[in-house]
Amino acid sequence: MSVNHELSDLFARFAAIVEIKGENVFKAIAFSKVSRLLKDMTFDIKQAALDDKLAHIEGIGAASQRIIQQYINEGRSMDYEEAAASVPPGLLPMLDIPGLGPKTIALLWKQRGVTNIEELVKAIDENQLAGLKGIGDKKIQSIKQGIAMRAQAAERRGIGDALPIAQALVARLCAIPQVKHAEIAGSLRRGRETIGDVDLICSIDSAAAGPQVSAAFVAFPEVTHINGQGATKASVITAGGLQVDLRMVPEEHFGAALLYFTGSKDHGIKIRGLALTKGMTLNEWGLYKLDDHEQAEKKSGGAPKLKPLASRTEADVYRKLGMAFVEPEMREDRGEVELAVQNKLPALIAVADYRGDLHTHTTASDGSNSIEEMADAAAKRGYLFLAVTDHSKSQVIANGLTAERLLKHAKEIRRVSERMKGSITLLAGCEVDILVDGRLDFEDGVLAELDFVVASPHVSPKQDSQKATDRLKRAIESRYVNVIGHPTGRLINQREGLPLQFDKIFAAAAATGTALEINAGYPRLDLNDINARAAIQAGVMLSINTDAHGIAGFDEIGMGIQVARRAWATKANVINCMDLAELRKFIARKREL
DNA sequence: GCCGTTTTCGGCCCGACTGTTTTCAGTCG
Repeated sequence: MSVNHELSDLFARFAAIVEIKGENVFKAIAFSKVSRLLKDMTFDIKQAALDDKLAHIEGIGAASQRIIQQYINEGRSMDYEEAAASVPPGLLPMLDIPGLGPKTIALLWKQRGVTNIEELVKAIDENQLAGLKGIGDKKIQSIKQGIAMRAQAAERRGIGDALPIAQALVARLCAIPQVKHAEIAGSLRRGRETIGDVDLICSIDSAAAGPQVSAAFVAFPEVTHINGQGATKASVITAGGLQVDLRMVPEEHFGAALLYFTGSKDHGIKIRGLALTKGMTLNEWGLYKLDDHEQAEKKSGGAPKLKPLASRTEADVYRKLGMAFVEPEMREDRGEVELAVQNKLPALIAVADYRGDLHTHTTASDGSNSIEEMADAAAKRGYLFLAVTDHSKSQVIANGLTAERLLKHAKEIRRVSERMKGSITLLAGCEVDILVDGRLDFEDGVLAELDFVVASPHVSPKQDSQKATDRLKRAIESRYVNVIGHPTGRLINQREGLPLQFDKIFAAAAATGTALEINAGYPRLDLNDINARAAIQAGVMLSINTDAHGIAGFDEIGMGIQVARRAWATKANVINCMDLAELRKFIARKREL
C-alpha cells in the first residue's frame, strides 16, 4: 500500500475517534476530508512533502501537515497514537453498522462497557441495554439488524453490476400512474466506478401523491427490507443486498432535487456555501432568497411555502447561482466549482465525438463475430474507422495468432476494408502481449507490417512496482506500439492491478506519442478516472476502446466515455476522436522516432 | 481542524425520517 493510502486510512480512523469522543464535529469533518483528498490524490504525498508543497494543498492545514510530515519521517504519528490510545480500537468498526452512530457508540461504551461488535451482540442477547436513555426496544432491534447487514452494506458495488438494477427500478417507477418521470441520481449518475447505494429521483403529480408512490415503491418485488418510508422519501434493500433510496418531489422541484441528490456531497457543500455568499440558500427543494427562507414557516416533510428563485431544472439552479452548468461526472469538488464560476469549464468528450474503436477482436482469436460482422456493426454506429486487434501468440488460451496467421489475417482485414470503402476504414492491427520483461510477443519485422498496434499486459498481474513500470516503459518505447491496452490490468472488486509508477509511465507515453487506454469494458475500466486525469495533465493522449469480443461489446463504449468525462477529457485528448488522416499522422509520427 | 474580496476569530450545508420523546436527539445522505 502506498503512503497516500496508509495516511488516508490513518486520517479516516482519526476522524472516527474524534467523532466517538464527541469532540468538535468539524474536526472530524476536516480529517475525513483529508482522508478523501489523500485517497484520490494523483501525486505521491511523500514527494510533495519532500518538495515542501504540503502547505499548497487546499484542505490540508497546519495540524494535518504536521501529522503527514511526522508519518513520512518516522512512520508514525504521535497525535494519532495519543488519540487512538484513548478509545478502544474495537469501537471504530461499529461506525459501519447502519443506524448506529458515534453518540450511541459512546453511550454503549461508557454506560455498558461495550468495546467491540462481539460484546455488543452479547449485550443485546443478554438484555443489558435496557434502561439506557434514548434506547428503546425498536432501537435495539434495528441495531441487531444493522449488525447482520453490516458486511453487505460495507461493500461497494461495481457500476456495471448496479446500473442494470437501477435502470430496471426506474422503469418500474415510470409505470406508476402518479409518477411523471424518474431518473438515476447519486454516484451512479456521476459515473463512479463503484457505488455505495443507488439514489433515484422521481417527479410526481402533486405532493399529495407522495405516500402512494412511496407505498408502491417499497412493494416492488425486488425489495427485501424497508429501511424507512415517508411522504417524500423511501429507502429499501433489494434482493442483492443493494440499498436504494428514492426521493419524490413535485415536477417544479425536480431539478433542485436531482442536483441535491446527484452530489457529490463535497460539490453540494461548495455550491450551497456559494449560495450563502450571494444571499441565497440552496436545498433539495430549490434555490431561495436567504431572508425570505429564514422568515418562512419551518415544517418538515414538504416544499417550503415560498417561491424559489430556481428549482425546475439543474441548469436553472446553476444559472441563478451565477455559474456554468457542471456535468454530473465533474461534480466531485476537484476545482470544477471555481471554474464554473469563471465559465471556464472544459467541454467534456461525448459519445457523439467518438469516431472509431481501436481495440476489438474477431473469430480469428477469441471473438465471436467475423471481420465483416464487426465492421458492419461499427459502420452502423457511424464509426469512420475500426482497428481489428486480435490476440498474439502467447495468449494460447485465447487462440492467439502466430506471426504467420496474423499476416494472413491482416490481408483479410484489408480486403474487407477495401470492399467497405466509403462506409468505414479498417485498420489491420493486433493486441500484442507485453511479456514479463517488457519485450513484445512479436518481432519488430512483424509489427511493421500492421497499421495499428495495441500492446497489453496480460500475464504476471502481481509484479512489483519497479519491474511493472520498467515492463510497460519498454513497451511504450517501441516505435510500433500506438496504445497501451488496459495498462494496469486491474479488475474492479477483483484484482488490484500492476502497481505502476504512473509519473514515469506518463512521461514516457507523452514523450513517445503513445496513447494510454481507457478500456471501456466492465469490470476493467482501466485506466481509471483519477489516473486518466493525471495522464491528461502530463500531456498523454488517451484511447477509449471497448475491447469488444463481439458486436454487443460495442455498447460498452458509454462507460468508457464516462470514465474519460470524469477525467475531464475533451475530444482533443482522445485519439478515437481524430479523423482518419489525423490518426494516420499520429501513427506515422511515432514510427519516425 | 480549516479558512478568509465582510472575518486571523467565528463561523462551518441542509432537511427527512425514526424512535423516544412530549419538543428533540441521533442518524443518514
